[in-house]
Amino acid sequence: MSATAARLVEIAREILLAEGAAAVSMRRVATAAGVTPMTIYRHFANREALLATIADASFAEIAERWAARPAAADFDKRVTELLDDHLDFALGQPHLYDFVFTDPREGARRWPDDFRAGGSPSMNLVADALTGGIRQGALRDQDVWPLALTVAALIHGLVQLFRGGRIDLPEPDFRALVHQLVGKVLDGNRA
Amino acid sequence: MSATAARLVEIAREILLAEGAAAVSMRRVATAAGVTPMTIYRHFANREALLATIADASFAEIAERWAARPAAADFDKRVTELLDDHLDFALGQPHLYDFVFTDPREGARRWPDDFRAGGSPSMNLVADALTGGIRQGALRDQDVWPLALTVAALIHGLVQLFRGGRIDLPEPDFRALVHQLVGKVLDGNRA
DNA sequence: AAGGTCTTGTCTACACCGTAGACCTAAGTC
DNA sequence: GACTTAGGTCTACGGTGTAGACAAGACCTT
Repeated sequence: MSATAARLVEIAREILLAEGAAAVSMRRVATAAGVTPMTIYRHFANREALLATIADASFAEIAERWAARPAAADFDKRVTELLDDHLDFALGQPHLYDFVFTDPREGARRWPDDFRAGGSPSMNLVADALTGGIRQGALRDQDVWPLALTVAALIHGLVQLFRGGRIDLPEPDFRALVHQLVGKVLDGNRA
Repeated sequence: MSATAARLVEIAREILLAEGAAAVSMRRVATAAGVTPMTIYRHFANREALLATIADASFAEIAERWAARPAAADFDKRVTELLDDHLDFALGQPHLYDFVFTDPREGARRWPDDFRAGGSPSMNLVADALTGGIRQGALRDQDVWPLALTVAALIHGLVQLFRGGRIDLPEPDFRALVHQLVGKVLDGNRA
C-alpha cells in the first residue's frame, strides 16, 4: 500500500471514528488529504473498498490488542476481562464498532466452519476462555463453540440495543447489566 | 393522516420491504405515487419522518399479529411459538426487520422502565411466557425481565449475525440453531 | 356572495454525493 | 529514444435531500 493510500485510509478512519461511516464521503476524504476526489480511485476501486480497508485494519488492530493483553488464569476473572475489553471497544468507539460488527463485510468469518477452525481472532479468545473454564472445573464439559456463539451474540445484541437507544441506562450501569446477564448465562453452565 | 399521506407511506413501505431503507428515496416514492418529490414534504417533515412512520406502523402491525395468535399453554410449546413468530418476521421480511429493530428510533421503548411498565408489546409476550413458565414450575422463580432481555438480546444478536453473513447456514439450520441456543439458556433457568 | 385563510400541490434551484472517462505528467524500463 | 506504467487532475453525468417561492382549490366566516 502506497504512502498516499495509507494517508487516505487514516483520514477516512478518523472521520469514521468521529462521525460514523455515513460521514465518510470521497470528496471529504480527498479534501482533507489535499487531493482530488478521483485520486482516491487510483488507490481504491470505490468507496466500499476504501471502507473495507478501514474495517480490516481496525479489526486486525483490535484483535491484536485483545490478544496481547496477558490473560488472567482464573475463569471468572478472565470472563470479566474479555467483557471489559469488548465493552471498551463497543462504547469507546461506537461508530467503528457499528461499522466493523454490524455491516456485512466481505472477509468476515463465518459460523460454524471458520470459527471452529480458529479463524476468528476475537471468537478464539472467548472459546479459549470457556475451554479454560471447563478445564478448571468451573463449567460443565461441553462443546465450547455453541456457548461461545451464545455469549458473543448476547453481548452483540445487548450492545446493539444500547446503541439503538433501547436501553436507557448510564454507561456504567449498562456495563454492569451486561456483566450480570452474561454471568447468568454462564451460571447455567456451571459444573 | 390524509389519504395521500397514507398512499405515500404504503409505497415507501413496499420499496423498503423489497430493497431496504436505503432504496427509499423521496424522488422514487414521489414518482411511484405520481406526484412531485416536494409533495411528500407537505405530509412529512423529511425523509426520516417518513421512514419513522413506516417503522411505527410496521411495528404496531407485527405486535398486533403476534398478540392475536392464541398462545399455547405449555411453556416449551409457547417458547417455540414465540421464537418461530420472531424468526418468521426476521427472515421473511429482513429489510423491515433490520429497519425496525436496528435503527435508532424515536418512540422505541426503553429498558428497564418502559418494559417493566408493559409498554413493549413484543417484550410483553416474552415476559408473559416466562411468567407462565415459572407458574408451571418449569422455570426457577425469578424476576422475569432480566431473563426476557437476555433472550431478546440473544435472538437479536443471532439474527444480526445471520443477516450480516456471519452465520453460514441454510435458513432452516439457522432456525434450529436459534431454538437450540435459546433452549440452552432457558435450561440454565429450569426449576 | 365575498373575502380571507389553510391545505396541498408544483416548480425551480442549491448543495451535495459517487464515479466514469479522457487527459496529463513523471518515473522507470527495454 | 521509445514505451509502459503509476499517480494525479479535470470535467461531466446522474443521482440525492430539501429550501423557498408560488399557485390553485377547499373551507370557513362575515
